[in-house]
Amino acid sequence: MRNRLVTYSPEAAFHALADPTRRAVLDLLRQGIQPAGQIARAFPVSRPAISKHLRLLRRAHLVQEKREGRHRLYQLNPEPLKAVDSWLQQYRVFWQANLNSLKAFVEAEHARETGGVEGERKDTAKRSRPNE
Amino acid sequence: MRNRLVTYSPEAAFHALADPTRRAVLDLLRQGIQPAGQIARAFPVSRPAISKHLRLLRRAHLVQEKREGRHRLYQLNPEPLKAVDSWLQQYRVFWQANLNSLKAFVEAEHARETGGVEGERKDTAKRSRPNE
DNA sequence: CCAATATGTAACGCTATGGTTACGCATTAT
DNA sequence: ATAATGCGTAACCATAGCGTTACATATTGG
Repeated sequence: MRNRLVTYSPEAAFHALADPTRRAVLDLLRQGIQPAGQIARAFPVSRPAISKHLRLLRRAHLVQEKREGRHRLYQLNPEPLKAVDSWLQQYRVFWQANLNSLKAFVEAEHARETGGVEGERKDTAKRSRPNE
Repeated sequence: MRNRLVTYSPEAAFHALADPTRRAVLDLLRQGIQPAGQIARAFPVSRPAISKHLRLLRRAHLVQEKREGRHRLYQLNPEPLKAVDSWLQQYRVFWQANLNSLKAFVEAEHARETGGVEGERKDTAKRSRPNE
């Protein structure tokens, strides 16, 4: 049952990607298959810590383990990321709309302010509180 | 510095998206701007719980709050998702390559297992342990 | 067979999370 | 004014996470 075309739910993937170290591990694996120890050495945390991240990534099917001698080689498996991608898909239309409407807005703003500086206000305007 | 074309780091977004309720809130907001209470009523958890999720989403800039009378209207802001999208971008090539190289890899694997060459046994191989 | 190497797991400890209830504060309705 | 409505925050709780230090297990080298 190798390449079964399973469709992963985004749940596990989103959860796995929440940790920056895990994302970095995946980024590292984009360079190619690597043994656990080598992966661990690339990070400032202990090996067991990486081992646990790898376990989680394994369970999320984001990496695949292959044993070779006393080594455990880890390979990236991008499949689950497709689920993330398709979740995101529903939002692309929004930031595209944004590029338009926002662009229009910005241009209008600019026109309005031509002489002015723009620096500030307008929108966010209100509060002194940053975001919150 | 209003609509500064800031580029959000994926950090906050990935963190915010890790929770299924928060993703659902965003999904809900795709339908349009809504007051906090109405959002809360769409979920099985208490209103304060949603209030906290909204605060987090706000800080991640994934939603924008607008006060109107005694209501707090929430609007989706897809911008930070672009950071997620571009992180993902680096992986797209993999799941495309996958259709090819992975297939090759899998086939090679299969061949290796059937013909069973190579001295090592791998055997033990594939484990009885499901994924783990 | 024994030491060294490569890893995963168990047991802890501390902080972060997500949920709950109680409460405080505007805004709107009577 | 007073009550009702809409929300956010504080204070708590229980659990999930992530890191650390032993420790157990499998593989390779002498």
